[in-house]
Amino acid sequence: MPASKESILTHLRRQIITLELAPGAMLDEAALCAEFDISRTPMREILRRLDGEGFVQVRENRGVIVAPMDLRSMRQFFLTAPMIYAAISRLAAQNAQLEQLDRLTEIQNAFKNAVASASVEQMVYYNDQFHYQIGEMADNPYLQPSLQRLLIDHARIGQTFWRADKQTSAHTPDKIAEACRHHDEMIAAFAAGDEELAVELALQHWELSRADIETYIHPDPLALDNLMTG
Amino acid sequence: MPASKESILTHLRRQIITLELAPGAMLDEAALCAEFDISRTPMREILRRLDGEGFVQVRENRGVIVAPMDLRSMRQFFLTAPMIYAAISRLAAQNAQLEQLDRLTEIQNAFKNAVASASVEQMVYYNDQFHYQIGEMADNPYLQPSLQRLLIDHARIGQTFWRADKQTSAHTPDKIAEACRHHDEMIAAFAAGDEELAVELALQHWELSRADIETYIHPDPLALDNLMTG
DNA sequence: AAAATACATATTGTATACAAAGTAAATAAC
DNA sequence: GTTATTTACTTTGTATACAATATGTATTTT
Repeated sequence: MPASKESILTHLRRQIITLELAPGAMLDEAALCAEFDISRTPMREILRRLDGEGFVQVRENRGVIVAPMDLRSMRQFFLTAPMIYAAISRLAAQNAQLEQLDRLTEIQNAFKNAVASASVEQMVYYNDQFHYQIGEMADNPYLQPSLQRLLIDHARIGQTFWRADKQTSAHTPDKIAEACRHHDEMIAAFAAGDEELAVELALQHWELSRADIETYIHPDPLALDNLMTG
Repeated sequence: MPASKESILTHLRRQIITLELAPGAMLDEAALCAEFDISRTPMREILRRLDGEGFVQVRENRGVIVAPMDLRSMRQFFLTAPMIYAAISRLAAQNAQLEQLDRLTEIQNAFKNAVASASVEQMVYYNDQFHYQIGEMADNPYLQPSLQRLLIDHARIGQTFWRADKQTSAHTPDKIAEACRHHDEMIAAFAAGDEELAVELALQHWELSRADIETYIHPDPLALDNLMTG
């Protein structure tokens, strides 16, 4: 039985977000067709759709690759993310529908389960879903595509945040708890329609993530003098 | 001889931007294939690409329509445009390459020709191209998709700005001249790398357009009392 | 006469065969 | 031995036939 197009899209998006498919990796059309038991035509449509969403790049006559992550765009990422996150958060507070808030709570529960079971992949996935849903609530067709692209790279760049890695983040559990608390407070702010609080929380949440990424990219320098004198 | 995919994309984008294809209009796949002398497979890829860019909507099993313009998203348009335009303008001033500035000047010349020959369609098209090129200069993969969507609707909503229509805009020629001057000043600001000026100009330019659209949507009320007493 | 169902038709989605372009390997030239 | 050029092969793009889904019309039922 062939997989549905929607399920294939979801599957590939998840694989890219969680780095199961590495940035820049080549996607073999034929292999994917075999894997999901569909023919080339619909698979090509799926890949082009993923291109439109920013997950992959389709290069004329030269195959499809997972969207690469170059350092040049990294700078733009840090410039852009807080602006868009704040704007989306404000709009979500303005426009949130009860039904959408229920869905957000659902996702947050799934996220908490992921934290409880220490599954990094699930944390990455449900955190992404959480912020994607906030985008849905903001209901702004002009900002949504930018948010989506930011979330793709945020999930990939921020991967280390969720990993309890001795070298880089001994204090990770604390941070995850704090991020989780932010989520809860955000839900409350949206429900209350408190725009200013929603923006404030979005920026705090961003700062938590930003600081972690920065430590990873630019760690404390080694104690060279010890090496020299030792 | 079949048309190239790229030329078909450009053609359809232009038709949608200039309202030659009305918002919500159904696109007949077979008719388009015949018109451009290509088969359904590549035409479907073109339509899905246009969907990804926000020009059309592909509805599962129910055909393709030109992206509709509903009043609900109009509000979001007015909220979002100044923020994105300002941000893009700042980044363009930061990152503009000489080659890109030359291209921008070229487009501006084409725009001036359109103004001189009073061709509304060409004004709409080259004005759109002008702002699209600023997006290229900003070189921010996260903001570009939002800018593109804003530009699509801005071109369509702002159509009246370029039309010298007695009823709504007796002073249109002045405004067009002012918009044109803004463009020139923007080019200078980008070339000089003057971020603050670039932002300032972007906001002025937006305000000019915004005020015009508003007058059109919400014109001066009729002098009812005259009618009553006359 | 109005509503509902069933059928016919048109349109959209998928599979597959063929064409074109790119890639890599082997041979030829320098 | 290195670089060019040719050739085989792999991958991507396009055309077309077929399947599935939706739409509109006619017929039946109430």
